Amino acid sequence: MIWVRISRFTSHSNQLSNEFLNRFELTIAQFDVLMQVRIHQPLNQTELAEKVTVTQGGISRMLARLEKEGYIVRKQDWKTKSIRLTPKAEAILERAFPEQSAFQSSFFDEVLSEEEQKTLYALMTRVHKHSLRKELPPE
Amino acid sequence: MIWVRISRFTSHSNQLSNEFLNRFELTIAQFDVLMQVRIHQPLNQTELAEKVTVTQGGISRMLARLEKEGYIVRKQDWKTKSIRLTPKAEAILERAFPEQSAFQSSFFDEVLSEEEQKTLYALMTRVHKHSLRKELPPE
DNA sequence: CTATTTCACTTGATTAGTCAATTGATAGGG
DNA sequence: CCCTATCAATTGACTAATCAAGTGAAATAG
Repeated sequence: MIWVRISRFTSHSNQLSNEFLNRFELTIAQFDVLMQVRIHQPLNQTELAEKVTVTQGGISRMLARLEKEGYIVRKQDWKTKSIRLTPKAEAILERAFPEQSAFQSSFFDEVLSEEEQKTLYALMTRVHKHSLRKELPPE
Repeated sequence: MIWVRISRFTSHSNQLSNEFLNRFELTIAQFDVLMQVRIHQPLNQTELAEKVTVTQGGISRMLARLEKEGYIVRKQDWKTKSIRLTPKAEAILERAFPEQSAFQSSFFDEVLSEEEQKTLYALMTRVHKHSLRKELPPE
């Protein structure tokens, strides 16, 4: 019951974020990846995949698209590929980041008090961390 | 910050649910659709699309797959198509539903008290309902 | 009674992801 | 010096979704 609520909310708010990011010609998945690169660059694909919770294969395809669009460059660096933003992506993120941040927070601060937001964050953190340790039940 | 937590949790728990439902040869998306059909059958595609928060096109493809696998039947019924479960799907859901329910709840009740779960549900409900009314900010 | 609108559904092109098999390069062991 | 294990990344086959254009049937207007 909680689970369904959370997942319907996530799917709906992803749709809204996609619509919103449209004005920067980005999708939410691309924005997410670019932000992680911005924070941690230079980094390799394996590290990035972990940060955005996607498989190696998934990140490989995503980066191929982002490279084709000129948002990132991949340089074979010893045995891994090191990823960096292009100036084009830096410029877009500089405008998009504060706006997308504000949009995301508005989902919560338009309807919950500061106190309630803290509670929600704390509860979700516990649930999330627990899920990372979780094993599948036996057959 | 809250938003990222929630969406990372959703993506991780979806992955676990997919792994879990593997034993019934279902994905989480298929399970979700089949459950909505089970609860509301017979219904048409537009109604179903709304219930699972997917577009018309999305539900059309999903049902095509489910029909090919023999889980549902679509009967042209006047101008709409009415959807029903096959006995095969009924049988699978009878086993899968309680197990998947328990698995989903375990994400929360292994780590939160009854009281905390109520709080989380109430907060998420408010946030979700608010998001449904939400408009995009002006450009 | 045809002509247009409307509604339900489908489909082509694209994004985003999974898994599993494969490629490519480096590091060591024999 | 070659052979193999290992690690990073890619790729083929697939599921799942979106948007926008297209189809087909029924409803309504002229």
